[in-house]
Amino acid sequence: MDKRKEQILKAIIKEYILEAEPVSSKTIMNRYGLNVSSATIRNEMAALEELGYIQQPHISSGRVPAPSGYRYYVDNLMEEEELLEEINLIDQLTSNISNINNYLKEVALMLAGASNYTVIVTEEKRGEETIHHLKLVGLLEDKALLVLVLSSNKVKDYVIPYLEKLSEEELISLSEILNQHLKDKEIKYLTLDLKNKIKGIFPNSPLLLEEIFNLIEKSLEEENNVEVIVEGVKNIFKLPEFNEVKKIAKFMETIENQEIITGLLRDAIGSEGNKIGVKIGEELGLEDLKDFTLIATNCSFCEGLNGKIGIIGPTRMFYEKNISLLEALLKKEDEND
Amino acid sequence: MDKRKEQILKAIIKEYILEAEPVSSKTIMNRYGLNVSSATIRNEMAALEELGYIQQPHISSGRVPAPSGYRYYVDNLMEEEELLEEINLIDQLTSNISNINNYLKEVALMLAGASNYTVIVTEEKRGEETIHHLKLVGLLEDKALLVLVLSSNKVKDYVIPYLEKLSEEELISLSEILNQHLKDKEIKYLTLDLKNKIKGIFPNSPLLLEEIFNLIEKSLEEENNVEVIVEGVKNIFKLPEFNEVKKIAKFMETIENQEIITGLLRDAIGSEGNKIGVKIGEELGLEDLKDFTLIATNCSFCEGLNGKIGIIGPTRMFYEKNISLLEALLKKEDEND
DNA sequence: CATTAGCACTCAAAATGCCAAAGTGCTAAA
DNA sequence: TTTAGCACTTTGGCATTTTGAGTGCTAATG
Repeated sequence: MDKRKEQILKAIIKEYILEAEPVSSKTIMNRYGLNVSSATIRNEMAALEELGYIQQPHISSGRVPAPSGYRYYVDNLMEEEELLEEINLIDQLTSNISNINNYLKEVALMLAGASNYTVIVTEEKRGEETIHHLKLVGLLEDKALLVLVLSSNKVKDYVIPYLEKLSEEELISLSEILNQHLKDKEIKYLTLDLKNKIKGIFPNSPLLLEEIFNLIEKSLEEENNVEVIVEGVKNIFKLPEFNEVKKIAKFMETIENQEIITGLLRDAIGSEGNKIGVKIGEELGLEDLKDFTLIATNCSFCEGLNGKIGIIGPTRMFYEKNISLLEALLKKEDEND
Repeated sequence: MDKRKEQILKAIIKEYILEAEPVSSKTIMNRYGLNVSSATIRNEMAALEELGYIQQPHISSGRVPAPSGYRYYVDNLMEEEELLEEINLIDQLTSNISNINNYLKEVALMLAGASNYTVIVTEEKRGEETIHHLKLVGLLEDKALLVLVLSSNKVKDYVIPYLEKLSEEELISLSEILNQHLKDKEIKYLTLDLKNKIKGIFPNSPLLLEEIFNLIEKSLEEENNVEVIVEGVKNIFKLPEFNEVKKIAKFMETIENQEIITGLLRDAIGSEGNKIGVKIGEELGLEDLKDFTLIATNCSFCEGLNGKIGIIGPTRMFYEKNISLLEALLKKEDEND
């Protein structure tokens, strides 16, 4: 790979990313100031094809980047991109985290808008979640609200009917008793013994307590599952390569499968920790995604809230911009630590 | 419109809803036991076309229902449909409302699954929301959680930094003071005077109080906006009439516009209150939705939570089934009152 | 010896023509 | 009033032709 070959490969990839059409030798001569004739470029293109970096859809057509061409581009040819506007957006978002439950979703929405591709996020399974605080609030004559603050700072709430009527004072004392016994305990310690003990302390409300135990177990179990967020699916509709409903349906089918998403993000980020992973086409290991690229990284802004976040688009993707986007996010994260 | 014309119109519409292809006189003769020849059916079809109920895509093709044909069908020819499975689903869902924040979303998901079309829901602007209960919870050394229970039963929560350090006891007493002064007050009563009064009572935490006031105002303002939920968009991909990416993109564009959604639901339900509205094609008043039908109704299961809910699909829609679905929902609602 | 002009060649996509199948309308007979 | 039968129309599929973009190769050039 001499200098000129690299220039031509870079030109082909840049042009193809922009236009989504096979690139001809003439186009490169006209638009990328190489100061050689189209014939020379053709010779170089033949060599690049020999090396496996580009392909011809058919014998008399222009060239298209091959998977290994994109890989070479990302590893060796790509330049950093400055993103002023987008960094502004990230700053705004991260300096103003008020509702933790929605935070990752907001980040996903912002990135989907900024990238114009699809953004996938998983929220980490965070081992054994516990109840950090519990409170019963009387709502109306026949209903109360159970508020659970979990160890991850998330808040969950459930409306429960008064299975047995309680006064406001009784509610408060019940809250206190529950807090005493359940605070910071992992779910496995919510044993039948403990339940019975609490029922013994508060013998007038066995049904209500049963319901509360159920909801606590439900909520902790829920939280020990990975949550998946997908935003900006419709962005890919505008791309010329998705000109068939079938392709769109297939993509949406894939992207809705939570196990696939978590697997993709895990593999793309790998064990490298705080770096940005780029998986191109077949590197993703899924036939249905062979024409997609995933750019992904870990993400952990506030304590107790860790996730993986990725931008997925066609292999013909604006690599510089999207890598820079995630880099900006990572940088912000470092600052906040 | 004599009896036989009605039979034939009904047959054409039923057949077209099933097959999405122009219906020929021969098909009707074979599949709908009318005991007349195809020639006779052809004569009747010519008459129905004269009346504007059906159309020919081209001169030698079968017939397709015209908008007024669907209208006549819905008003005069349609039969009720029994839905055993689906009613089961509705029962399950409505008898087990635990998380109010997500309730309407769950209903939407269920209906999207049952109908195989797209479901749109708006949550009603509910006039002046108030704080029903407020609580500050210490989380970690430098952060607290503000939990707001609103008059609509919704729970909102925000993480706030300790702008001034507070002990656990101070937090509790601050919660109490705020509750005393803010409980059941509309946002307009959260005046500068009141704010200063509270700051006077708790002079050590002016910054923290300012932040709390901001969040209360933000959350009440948010709640006075209409929330829009859309589920099951991808269902329409499978329909043969959406065989072009353009059509899908246009539909998604329309369906993402919250103002359009609220307008559609408002107009479809009209002022009739507890009835089911059906708007067919051009009746929706939007060029982009001229090939869609919206079936909609009001929805108010639990106190403080009102919404409008609609099923949107192609004009070639299973009218009976979807109307029955919403009727089942309404019936359940009556029982719960 | 690298570069390039020029030309023959290839292939995809668009345009054209043709034919069968599906379906209608109309006429004349039952 | 109904219907059998037939002429007529249109669509959609298929094969064929045309066009144009783009290449590879050869021979000439500095």
